[in-house]
Amino acid sequence: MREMQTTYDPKQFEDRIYADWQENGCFRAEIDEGKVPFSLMMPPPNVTGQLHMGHAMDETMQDVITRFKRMQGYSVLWLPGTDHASIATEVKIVNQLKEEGLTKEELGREGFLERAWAWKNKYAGRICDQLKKLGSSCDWSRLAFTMDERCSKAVREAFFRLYDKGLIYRGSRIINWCPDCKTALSDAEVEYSEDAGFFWHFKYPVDGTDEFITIATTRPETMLGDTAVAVHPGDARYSSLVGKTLTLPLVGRKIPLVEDEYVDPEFGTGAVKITPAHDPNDFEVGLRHDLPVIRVMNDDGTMNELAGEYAGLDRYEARKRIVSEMEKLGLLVKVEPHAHNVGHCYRCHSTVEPIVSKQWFVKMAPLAKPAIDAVMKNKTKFVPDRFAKIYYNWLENIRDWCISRQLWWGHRIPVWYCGDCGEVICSRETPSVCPKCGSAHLTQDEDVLDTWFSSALWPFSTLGWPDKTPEFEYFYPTDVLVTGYDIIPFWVMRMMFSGIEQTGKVPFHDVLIHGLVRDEQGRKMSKSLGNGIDPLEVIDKYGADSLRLSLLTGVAPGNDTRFTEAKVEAARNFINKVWNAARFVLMNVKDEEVPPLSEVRLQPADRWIISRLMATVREVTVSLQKYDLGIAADKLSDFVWNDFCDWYIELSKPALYGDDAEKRKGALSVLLYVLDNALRLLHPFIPFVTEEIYSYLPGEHGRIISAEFPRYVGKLAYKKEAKAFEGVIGLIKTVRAMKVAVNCPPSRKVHIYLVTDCKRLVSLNRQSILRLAGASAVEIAESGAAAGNKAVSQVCDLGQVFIPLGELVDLEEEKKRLEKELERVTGEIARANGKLANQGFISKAPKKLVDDERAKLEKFLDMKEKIEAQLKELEA
RNA sequence: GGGGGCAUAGCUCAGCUGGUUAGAGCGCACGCUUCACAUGCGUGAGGUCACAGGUUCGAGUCCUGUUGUCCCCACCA
Repeated sequence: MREMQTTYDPKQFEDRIYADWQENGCFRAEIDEGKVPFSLMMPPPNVTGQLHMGHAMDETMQDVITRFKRMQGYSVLWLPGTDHASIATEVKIVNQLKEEGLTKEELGREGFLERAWAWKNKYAGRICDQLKKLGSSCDWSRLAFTMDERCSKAVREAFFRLYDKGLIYRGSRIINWCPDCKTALSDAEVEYSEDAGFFWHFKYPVDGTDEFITIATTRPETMLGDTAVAVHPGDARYSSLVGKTLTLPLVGRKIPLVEDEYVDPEFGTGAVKITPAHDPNDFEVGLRHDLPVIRVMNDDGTMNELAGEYAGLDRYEARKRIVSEMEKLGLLVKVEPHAHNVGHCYRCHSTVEPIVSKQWFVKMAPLAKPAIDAVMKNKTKFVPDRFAKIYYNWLENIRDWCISRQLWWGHRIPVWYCGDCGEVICSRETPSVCPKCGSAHLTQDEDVLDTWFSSALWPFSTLGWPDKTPEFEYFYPTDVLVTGYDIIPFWVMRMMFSGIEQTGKVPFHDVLIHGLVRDEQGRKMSKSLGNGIDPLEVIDKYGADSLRLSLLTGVAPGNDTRFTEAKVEAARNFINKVWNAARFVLMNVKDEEVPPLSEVRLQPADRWIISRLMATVREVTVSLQKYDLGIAADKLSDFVWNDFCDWYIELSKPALYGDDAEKRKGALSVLLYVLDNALRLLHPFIPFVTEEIYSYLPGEHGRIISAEFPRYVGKLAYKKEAKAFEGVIGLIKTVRAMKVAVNCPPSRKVHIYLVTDCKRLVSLNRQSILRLAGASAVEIAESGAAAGNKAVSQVCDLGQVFIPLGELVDLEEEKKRLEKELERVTGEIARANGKLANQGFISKAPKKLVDDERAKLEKFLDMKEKIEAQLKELEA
């Protein structure tokens, strides 16, 4: 038999074991009609960089679920993949080019895409390597990428269908424009932050009078595009001027003064400049009053030719000049500091400009409704369910989705324009001639789709949809989606309505939402703060198992968690404990033939640990089914460390080292049985070390990854026996505490006198009691008198313990201890009495609770009596 | 303005559908070279479960309000 190394060293085996799993197809999902399918899709990490701690947690949770279900006998598909991350990747590559002194225009579309694919290949590979380091047991044979052939086909199909139904349209509307990325953004891609700015008050002259109207703006440069000034209807201050014309300063354009409900008369001057081309609200006002839309800014944030003499200037430079020009003209009334929310590009953080622009949109109202209903009707459930509210909140207030992006890296919009007749052609296949006029002068739309358009199809595009592939039929809809609450609006929601619309089914039944991994001080981990911790470095230092466990313990679904090295250390210590417990068992087994559990005569302690094991099997299974991974890990660690290591292993030593061969075999059998089960329970959480230890277990067996998850066996529950045995544990704890209380050194063995009804239990466990309690003898006595007239005593569940007072015993300490105990017991009696005196409790509470309370009261009354007697004894 | 989270031991957090004496890890105190493990073992100290009401026989748990704190959305130009 091979021997385990004395120290737990994950570096010795983690990579080796992963390679072995992979080579032997342990992750492969088979279409097996004899099994129940279980599937989940990995949220595809962006190919922009590497995995961070948030990914590590997300992947670990998925892997735990995957391994658990696989061991339970499901045919599990965990499908891995990466996302092309259109805008984010393009930004990275543009930056890379910049460093080389290049622009994407110089490179051209094709050249740029070549670079992009090279980038993708490099980073997707790196991400996969990281996933492997973590132990992710996903099916690599089905690795997907949002821009691979399968997914691209699905994108075209989905676009075509939506277009065909009239749910995709092209129109000029106000969108969020990033002047640095030079693309449109969806509403969800804009981040708002409170920035310090100014409020400039300008006077616009009213034609035919000497009067002025004062407006206030935070973006003076947009005044060049003003096509009206609006006031609230019936605002007395301006009623005489309504219908009059104003002259827009600097430009000289004649613009009307209109009335519109949108204006808040309480705010500012009650008069608002209206710039339909550069503000979403103004755009709406413009529509109502049929105002011209004059766009004065270029795509790169400079002013355009309609800005007159300001053309070509950067937006901020133009702002400066306009303000100073207005001041020169005496039209600047005042400047106030003004903090306001400014939108920023979620990728490059530049200030976005609301700009009117011709873009493609998805009509959301008809899609949102069924997506809301599906969750209402529980076809898809959020865990925890409070996130359903956030989901509803989004969908109920949703606006049409801008899906076109002025980028190159992504799915090109499958629309062609005929150069001759102007026909717009949307098609699954690339058309060669115009279906209307037969012209071959077709040009494809230059834009690409929002990255999330393809991500939205992920649960089925990866399975070959729209084709009815066997895997689509077998694995779709998926069972669970695991992701963070921060991308509910970006992704979860869009998968929901896309899945329902395209396949007629919800894409997943459960959505397990987790929180963010924060740093030690509770701050978000971010590049700008430099407080991010690289999961790989942690793995390098502590091993993947420790990292995984640390990311799961003490974490509740949906809640943020803090990452601390101390947690990783705690996890490492636990794994080390497991390692050593296994080593202990195996070093005792050596090459001995150990009988199976069924052939062994079980001792009380054996039944107790098996009972505890069964309770743990049940708790862990239930918790995992409810996705309470943190609780499952907690229960397991409690069982392994406290019950198995601290108690059972110690309890087994007398049998192991004694000369009763049958007892020794029995103990070995139980140790192996419990170890084997514990390893299998632990495997989803700490896959590497459990696989490694498993390989040392005697007998013929395969890998633990393919082993069966332990099942609850009713006849091994031994509830009564286990409860009785708790008395022995209580006795040992009592004796230990008594010794400490009277300053008796642990090494000094004491003679115990025990008044008890459980004589058989005591005699069966005599050796364990002696060993664990540090006693020289356990003597069953009729009364405390046997211990002599001066003895310390304590009541426990098994009876009353007496230890004769030796010279080492501190009498005062003992009195103090007894008095404290008396106080506690008196308190308990008062509490129980109070409860039992309550008629309501007696009549309405379940009978069992009332009985329990009575029993408790009796026990405490008995204890009180004995403590008082003991105190009297010591006084004497 | 709308929505949501959190508030439990010195620290980080668990506590499911209300029911034993409210738990864990870390930290702290005291004591241990006990032949798997000092990444360890034993014993202990430490909590009016934010505050005020309410429902109930019974509330950390349910309801209402208050305070503090964090997040998301909307946005007054």
